[in-house]
Amino acid sequence: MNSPNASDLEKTYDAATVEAKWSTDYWAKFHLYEANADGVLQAGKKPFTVLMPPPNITGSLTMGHVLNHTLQDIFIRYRRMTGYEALWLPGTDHAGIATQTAVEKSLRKEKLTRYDLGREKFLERVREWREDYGGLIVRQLRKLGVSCDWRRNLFTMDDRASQAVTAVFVRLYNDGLIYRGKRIINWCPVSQTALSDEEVIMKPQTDKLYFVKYFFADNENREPDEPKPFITVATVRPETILGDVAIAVNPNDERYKESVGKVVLEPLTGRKIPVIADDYVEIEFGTGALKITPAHDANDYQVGQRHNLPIIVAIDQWAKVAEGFAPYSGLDRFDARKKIAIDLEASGNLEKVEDYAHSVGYSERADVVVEPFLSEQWFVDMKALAAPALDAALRGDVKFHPERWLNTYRNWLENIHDWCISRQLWWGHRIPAWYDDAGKIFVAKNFDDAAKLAGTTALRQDDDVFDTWFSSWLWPMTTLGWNGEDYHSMNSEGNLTVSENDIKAFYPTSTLVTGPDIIFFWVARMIMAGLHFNGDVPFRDVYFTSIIRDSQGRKMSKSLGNSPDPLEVMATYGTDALRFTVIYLAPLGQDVLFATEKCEQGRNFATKIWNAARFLLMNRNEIFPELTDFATAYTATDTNRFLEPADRWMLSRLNRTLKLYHAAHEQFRANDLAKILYEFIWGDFCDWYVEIIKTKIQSATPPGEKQITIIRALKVFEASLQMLHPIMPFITEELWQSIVPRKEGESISVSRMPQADETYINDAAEKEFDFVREVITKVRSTRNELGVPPAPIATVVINAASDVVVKQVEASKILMGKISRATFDVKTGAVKPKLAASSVVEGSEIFILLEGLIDLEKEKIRLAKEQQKAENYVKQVEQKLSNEGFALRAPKDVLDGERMKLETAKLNLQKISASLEALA
RNA sequence: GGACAAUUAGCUCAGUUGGUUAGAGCGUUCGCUUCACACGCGAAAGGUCGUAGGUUCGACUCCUACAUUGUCCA
Repeated sequence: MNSPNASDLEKTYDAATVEAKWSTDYWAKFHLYEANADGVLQAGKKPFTVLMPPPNITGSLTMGHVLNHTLQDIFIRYRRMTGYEALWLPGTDHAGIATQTAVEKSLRKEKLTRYDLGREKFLERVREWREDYGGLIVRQLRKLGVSCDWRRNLFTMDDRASQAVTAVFVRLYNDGLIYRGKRIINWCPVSQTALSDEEVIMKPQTDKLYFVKYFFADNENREPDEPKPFITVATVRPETILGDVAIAVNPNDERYKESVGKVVLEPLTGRKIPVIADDYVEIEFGTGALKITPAHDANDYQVGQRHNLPIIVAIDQWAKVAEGFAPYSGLDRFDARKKIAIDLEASGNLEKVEDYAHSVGYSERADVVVEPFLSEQWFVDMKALAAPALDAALRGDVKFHPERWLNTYRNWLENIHDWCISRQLWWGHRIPAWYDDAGKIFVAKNFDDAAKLAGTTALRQDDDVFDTWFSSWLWPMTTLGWNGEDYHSMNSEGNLTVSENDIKAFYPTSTLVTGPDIIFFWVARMIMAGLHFNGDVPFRDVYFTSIIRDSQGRKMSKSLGNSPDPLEVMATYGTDALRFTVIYLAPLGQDVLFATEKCEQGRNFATKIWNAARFLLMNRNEIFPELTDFATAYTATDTNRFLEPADRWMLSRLNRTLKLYHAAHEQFRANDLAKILYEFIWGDFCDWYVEIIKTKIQSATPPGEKQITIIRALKVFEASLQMLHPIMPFITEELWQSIVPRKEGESISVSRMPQADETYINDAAEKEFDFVREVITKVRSTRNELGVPPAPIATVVINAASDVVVKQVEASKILMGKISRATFDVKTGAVKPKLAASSVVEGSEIFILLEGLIDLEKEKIRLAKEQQKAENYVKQVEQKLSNEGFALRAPKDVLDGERMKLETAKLNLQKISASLEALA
């Protein structure tokens, strides 16, 4: 492989070039992301499987996708690098309503409707449309760098997935878990289809509450001026009065005791309807009397069934007043409402109108008020499926991250309703049910089987298709080769052969990454299906992502224009920068406020890493003029030779970081990964270690030490790149390829992730070097605060608190001098020179001499401030220690710690005060 | 009405079993074109951790109530 030397590296990182070079296509060329059952079943590798939530074919990449897929990619790349057989299963979803709506919209431009084309031609158009636009999101995902096994790409309408849907329906029907029935369902008058409860979005709004008088029928016999008794009913939907069949009151309601059994007049057409008593009516609610409209309210329907009431359909499927209700027939429901209110007022039936705040159901896709509508639909009886799904989650067979979503899941399953799965659409899996002339139902996998069952071929297939989620809930199994009966596996050519290997090797899958908004739609139903059809949950962990909002906290939406196009962001800042930034901003389970400019952080980080690499490679080339010499040395050299305090510190920090890094992965703390690596790479490696090795490389050193120094630094850097690779795959691949020459097809993405080596984690070494760093910082900040120009070399005398300190400073003296532009002279009992600025670190005094540059007045002010700080701190610790209870009850190590703190703090204060006095 | 979450520096957020002089990024201020990097380097200022109680020797952290904001369910 080409191995750029330092001169090839531009001064700033050019993401576009690198991303094109190490694209998904390159990785695919060497089959790096393909996983096979053999790896698990034969080679004994542990499986790790991620199931991609199939994006909708009508969609294009959003920031939500970026977060979701970056997380999946992080998880899968990490496992791939830590020795798992890592399988990421991709696919797309046919999205019934959304796709049909999109195609109908494009037809409208040709002044056509789907009815003009007919079912077959229309479906042809949908397939063409999918050819043209359906692949967009997949191409965009590839740009993001996702490492899926694309051989296994599945579309929910592919044969295997379709067969599974049919088989599952037949099986559930034969098991008595699916039935067809006349029910009040949620009807979308725009999409002209039934919806499930989950597809209805409740929105709070204020409507009018109309108080309508229903006069008693026997009033006709009264004198004209005699007041006529009536019952008042409150309703927000006066247009449904046309469908009223009764007035219901609670049997225990004293106010209406006399009225039950009497007859009232429906106020618009004068139909006679009974007053009935039913427990369902709440006495306290409204007027305590309820109009009963069985065709237009689910609860009223139940009441109607109980009392054998007729059903009058007043609103049709277009949400218009039905035929036979002149003068209202044909009016839209909301226009009818207005007209009816006026007419009720005129006829003296309207008592009053009040504002009424409530929630109204809207259809998810079309965003119109859903109409409760009486029709024949197919339902899944969910109770039997829900119980095991709930148990599994409560037992911990599936774990949610964050855990609190378990409440939401539980609440839904404990109050489960039957699932309406039929949709009056054309695009989708057609329901495999046939009817004979008598209307008898025959459910079978195909027409021939149905005909056999029926004993006739005079059958008509159900016109409807399934809810898209009725195929999505099988996704964990269909992606692994299930067609509803047999299992298939991927052979070496990427084709399917009959074999249960894939499902054996990779089911249950490992981690599902998805949004909490589809817990009901998808997550819960997949768990049900997995348990019912495959005897185990479909995944072990579910990671619920954050919701991406704009910088003002608003949801991103096309109409607000506040959702940035991720591809533009990638073009501007780089894909790695976007990935890093999104992960850095997204703590587990918390919403993310995103603004495009925030990607500067990711871009700057990429450039920083890039420049660190430039530095390292420049020096590598200088120290090893022949790359082959370097390559040999890089693998053969023992980098534990010539270890100085700074190196021990670095190696300890590296291994500590590795430990934190792996722990963060185990705990699904992706956000921490970004923070840990940012801090280590920028804060420790670039800010300190690179500066340190400069001094070594530039100084005269024992033979071989320069070589070891650069190799050691490159090894630390390589480990950093490997840790970072799951988050930033492109830049890490490019630089990893540059460190040493790699073979064709080698990739960081399949390199072995370093593990923490505990023997390098060394508290003492870190503490020792922290002292050195603190001294350097103190020298810098003192100079800064005194306004001393940075150029002159200062002389620093350290009055060491102990011989140990003398040794420690001596060991790092050269680098301290280079980094802080000073020369260091350290001993115990050093006295403060005249005209020096002074400071204290851990009880050791630091005197900074800058002939003629120290302003004594400034120094006095600065020292006074330091003194104040030190005093406050001493007081604080003293107070803690003087608390009797503390001494009595605090653990010994805490107590000792506080005593040590006080001792040092007092020493520091004493020395600062002495210096200040000396100036006075 | 019920459930859950959030409230820490000007802004966005870390703070993992209670003991750190409460941290980071952006922004602000000061100094620096130092031979990897101005998409940078060095330094500084900035917080009574939403409010009120409680538990504890000790609370940003645990408990209770309240307030504000958001999400889901009814």
